[in-house]
Formats: sequence, C-alpha cells, structure tokens
Amino acid sequence: MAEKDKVTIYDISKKLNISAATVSRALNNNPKISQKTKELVMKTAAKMNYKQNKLAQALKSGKTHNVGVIVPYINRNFFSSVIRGIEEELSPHGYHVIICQSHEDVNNEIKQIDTLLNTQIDGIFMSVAKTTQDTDHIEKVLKENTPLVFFDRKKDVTGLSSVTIDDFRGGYLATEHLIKQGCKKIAHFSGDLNLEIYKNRHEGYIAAMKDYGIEPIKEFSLQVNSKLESGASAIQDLWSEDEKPDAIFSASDYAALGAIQELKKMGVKIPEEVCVVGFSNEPFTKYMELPITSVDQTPVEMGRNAAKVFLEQIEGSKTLTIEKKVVLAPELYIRDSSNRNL
Amino acid sequence: MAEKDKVTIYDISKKLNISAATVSRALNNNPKISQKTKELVMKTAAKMNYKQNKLAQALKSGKTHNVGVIVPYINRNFFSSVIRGIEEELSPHGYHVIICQSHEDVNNEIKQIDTLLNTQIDGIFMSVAKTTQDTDHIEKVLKENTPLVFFDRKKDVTGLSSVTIDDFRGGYLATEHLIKQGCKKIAHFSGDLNLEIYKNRHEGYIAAMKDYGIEPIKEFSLQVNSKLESGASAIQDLWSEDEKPDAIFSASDYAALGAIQELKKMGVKIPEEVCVVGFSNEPFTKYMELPITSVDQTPVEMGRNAAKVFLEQIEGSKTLTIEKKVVLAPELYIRDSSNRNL
DNA sequence: TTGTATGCGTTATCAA
DNA sequence: TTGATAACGCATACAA
Repeated sequence: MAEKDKVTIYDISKKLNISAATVSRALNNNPKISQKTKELVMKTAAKMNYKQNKLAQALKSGKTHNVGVIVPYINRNFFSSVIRGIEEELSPHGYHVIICQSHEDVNNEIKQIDTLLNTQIDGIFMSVAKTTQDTDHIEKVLKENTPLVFFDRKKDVTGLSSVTIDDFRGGYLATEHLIKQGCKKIAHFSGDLNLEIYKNRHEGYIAAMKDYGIEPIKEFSLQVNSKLESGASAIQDLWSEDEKPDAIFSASDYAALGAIQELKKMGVKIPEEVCVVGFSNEPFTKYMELPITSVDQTPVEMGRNAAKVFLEQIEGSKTLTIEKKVVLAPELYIRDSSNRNL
Repeated sequence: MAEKDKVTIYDISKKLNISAATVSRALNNNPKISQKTKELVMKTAAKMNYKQNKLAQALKSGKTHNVGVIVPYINRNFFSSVIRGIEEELSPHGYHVIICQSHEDVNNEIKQIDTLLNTQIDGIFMSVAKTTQDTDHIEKVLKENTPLVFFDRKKDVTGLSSVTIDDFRGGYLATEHLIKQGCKKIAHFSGDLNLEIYKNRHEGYIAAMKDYGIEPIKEFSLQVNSKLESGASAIQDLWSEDEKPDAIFSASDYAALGAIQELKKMGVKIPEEVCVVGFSNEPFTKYMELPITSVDQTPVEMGRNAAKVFLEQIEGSKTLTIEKKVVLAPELYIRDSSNRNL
C-alpha cells in the first residue's frame, strides 16, 4: 500500500463500460440520468473508494469553496471568536476557512489580499488593520468580483457589506449606566480614533452625557492604547489635576484593568469613589476578584452573521451585488467595578 | 471594468509570438531559457498584470500549498496561539492555513480529515479531541502519504511526528516549587487522564513528591474538569474531609481559579495557608489581584516548531518518512498564589 | 438517456 | 533554446 493511487471518474467509467461523462453526471445527480445507472455508479464509486478531486472541480468551476479571513492577530480572543463563528456557519456549506494575520500593518493586508485572490478564494472576510487608510487594495477585491465582508473594523467602500456592533450604542449604554450609578464626572479612554469603532464609542459617550444634561469635559477624553500600562498612566495623568473623574469608561478592557490597578494602588475605592466600565467583555473581566463591567461584542454571532451575508451574496444572482450593513446590538454586562447597588 | 478577465500564459505567448511553454519556463526561471526572453516575458507579464493560477498549478503538481489545522475550538487562547505560530512560520513559505474545529468530538475529526484530504492539503496539524481513542482515521492520513504533525495532544502512531511540551516536567516543576514553599500535603487536580498530557502532568506530580520523600496521598489526586465550578466543588470535596491539603496543583488554570475563589470564600488564606498553582498560563492568571502561578506551554513556539517539522518533512526526500518528536520545555511563572517569599 | 469532444491554466515530455 | 502536445481530473456543450 505504498502509494495509494487516486481513483478518478475514468477508472469508474472503465469498470462499468460507460463514459466518464455519464459517471460525472451520475455523481452530480444530473436529472437526465437513469435511476439505474445513477445507483450503479454511486455504488461502485463507493466501493472503489472514489473521492472527487476538488482541485479539478475548482479549476473547472472557478469555485474553490475556500474563503479567507484577514485579522490583525488570530490569538486575540475577539478575533478567534469571530473566526469560530464564521467557521461554524460556513463549514456545513462545504467551505474551508483560511486565516491570515495582518499584524496591524496595511502592507501585509495588501499582500494577503493579493495571494488570497491568487489562490482563487470564493470570498474574503476582514477586520482592517489600525494603519489602514487607503482602500485601493480593498477596491481591487471588489473589481475582481470577489465578495468581501467586513466585520467589526470596516471601511466605507460602496458595494461592500459589513457586520459590526452598534459601537455608538455600546458607548451610550456604558455611559448611561455610569450616570445612573450617580457618576457625573465621567472620563473616557478612547482607542485610536482613526478606527470607526472607537470614534463611535466616543460619540456614544458624548451623546449620553448630553442627553442627561452633563456637559462633557474635554480633558476627560483621552486616547489610550489597549494596554494595562496605558490605562495606568492615563489615571496618573488624570489624578495629577485638581478636577478628578468619578468614573472611567474605557473603550478597552485592558486599559480599564490598568486603570483599576492604578486606582487601587492609590487607595481609591471602586466602585464607591470611582466606577469603571470596559469594552469587549474579555474573558478575564468576569474572573477578577473585582469583576469588571464591560460591553460584549457578541463575536461569535458577528462571525456567523458575516458568514450569512457572504452566503446570501454568492447564492444570489451573479449580476446583483448586495451591500448589506448588519449591525448587532452590544450587551452591557454589569459587574462589581461599576455596580453601587450591590 | 465589469468582468476583469484573468490573463493567462497564453495571452502573454500571443502577445510575444512565442509558445506558452516558453512563457511558463521563463516564469519558472527554467535554466534552459535565454536570459533575453526570460526578461522579456517577466516584463510583459508584469505589464499585463499576470497572476499565476494556483489552482491549475496545484492540479498539475498535486500540491496546493494549503495545510489544515484541526483543533477542538479555535477560540481557546492556547489553540489560537499555536495556530498563530504555525501561520507565521508557514506563511513566508507560501502556505495558507485552513482551520477546522473538532468540538472535542472524534466524529468531527474523522469528517474533517476526510474533507481536508479531499481538498488536497499538503499537510495536517492536529491536537486530538478528548474523545479520540481509535486512530484509524489518523492512520489513513499516513497511508495517503500526507504529512501529519501532532501538537500538544498527540496519539502514538508510528511514522507520525509531534511537538509537545514536557508535561511530566511541567508537573514536576510545579510540584517541586510547592514543596520548596514548604507545602507537604499537595493535592492534584488532573484533567481527563485519557489524554496523555494530563497523565504526564500527573506523573510529574507523583515523581516530584517521591523525589522529595513525600508519599502522595491517593485521595488528593482528583479528576477535575477545566472549569471554575469543577475546581470549586473539588475544594468542597477536599475540605469535607479531616485531612486537608496545604497546596493545590491544578492541571488547569480554570480549575485553579475556581479553587482559589472557593478557598477565599471559606476564608482560607492564599498563599499563607494554601498555595495554588495552575497550568497553561492563561492570560487571566497574571491579571488577577492575586496573580496565579502557572506553567506556560509556549504555544506560539509550539506552533512554529510544528510548522518546522512539517517543512522538513516535505522538503526531505519523498521516500523517507521522518518521525520526529519535539519536546519543548515548559516554564513555570511564579506568582502570588504560591509565593511565600514575597 | 448516454457518448464525444473540449476546455479550465499549468507544466512536463519529446522533438525540433 | 524553443515549440507542439499531452496530461492533471472534472464538467459541460453538443451530438447521437
């Protein structure tokens, strides 16, 4: 059994003394094939342990049943969860998921799109890198008629669909919750405002403040990286001023955690003196001794929805391009870091 | 620009009035092609924006430059980190990574191996499901001459390579560390002993105890799921007896966390009265207020190494099958949950 | 209902 | 050094 040769439709056709075309048709359940031969072919195919060569099929049809997913890093909880959703939705339809990492660098994104297009994937899912400004590489995908679905971090390109959460609402909910806890001087740690998601969270924060008659203080809006240290140093900055916040709404769980650690170090009581809310509902937030309130982005659902949009697109008529914007509702998980009604 | 037709080597050959074969050879840097035509072809190919059709190439060569990775769930930190390592090592070599999830079910594993083989992947990486006992589906891969590399959770199949950490040593290190903290009555939460990794960690624990002249107590070895609740209820079980442990070495960080939470609830001081050590170095362990000591499995390195083994295998002579067992050194991260020398 | 012939885009073999 | 042709395995247009 040194070199198990692949059995092809020709082998079957020879054995049955019929043409390869008939075999192919029988295998594909072509309606104009007699039931008898169909069954015969099926049976002998099974007996000979025949397997379709997907490659040949793909070359013929132009469809590989592979899709590519481009994310900054695959081992971030959020992204791997989205990918899980995509995989689980697509796998029953016979698709395989290829993963690519941009490392937050547009240049990698460009290269990966190129090689993905080259290997003839049937579609691309992506969350753009922080450095992505220009969308030429993305429009190229559109021109090649390859479906592209954004998730979470999107760019506005006409003709392209996206699945996101309502980040504005996420920011609004978080802020409103803080206000209802009695907080008035709420600071916001925003991420990179080049990314829509952070801009929207920030705008949600501003809107909630205004809706409740609180004028947001400019100095209380800080751009903070998604890192513990950044959260900590932001706290130091804020506490070096006279006017100190009574709540932090961080667009990142990591920065929120860094803030909490720093506040504790300074002896500030949470949530009594300062309430803290994060964003993303990272696994660790619920495990802490002081569990952290956070906005969940339903990543698995996001992946499933992105997959559904893709399926609609390719199952729809070829000529019609669908541009669908799916916006999922974020969910606020209220935990001890901001809950004064314990 | 409605339907951008793909340019093929024929288009180039026509334009240059040479044969497609020559174009192909020039493109592949075949030595028996004049420098002049080579350059000419290259230049016009670039000008015409020619892209190789990987599919046709794959059909011809039988190599897709795709590999499959099968893991229980992709959104577990450990697995997604391994995949990151695989992807980063393989991507410069022109390989794409397809991900599959077994959901800890052998039947899925079987199906996925089937479809992966069907789509002609060049290799498979996998961490077996908990329920996997039989290895028929794995031996099938071997018979088809497709390289298969196990990582972390392996099965002993002759001819197959694997990359793991030294779980025995991990268990030994953790236990030794606890003994050096002055603990003598060390309990062990093992995972499913059907999996080698858990068996080995357990054996490392036993060996360390004996090496230090401590007779392990049978009742202190419990099979505990990788869940918070399981860790908590294991603590309840242990503390319902007269003889109570002064340390817990859990083969799972989640069970360790559950144990810590339960112990705190009972007013037991950590690490003064009981030291706790986990396994996997999950991100949350270092974020806790009481950071948890844990054994790191260097998942990204594991992925990189698995990829290297694969590359060696396919770059080596076709007839020779390599069976390589790479064992990485685990690293103990000592944190407050077990550190009495603060 | 089935068979014949052709093409998908490459690459490899054999001639020239 | 280059060209013509076959082959990879399948699916389809056309013919029968």
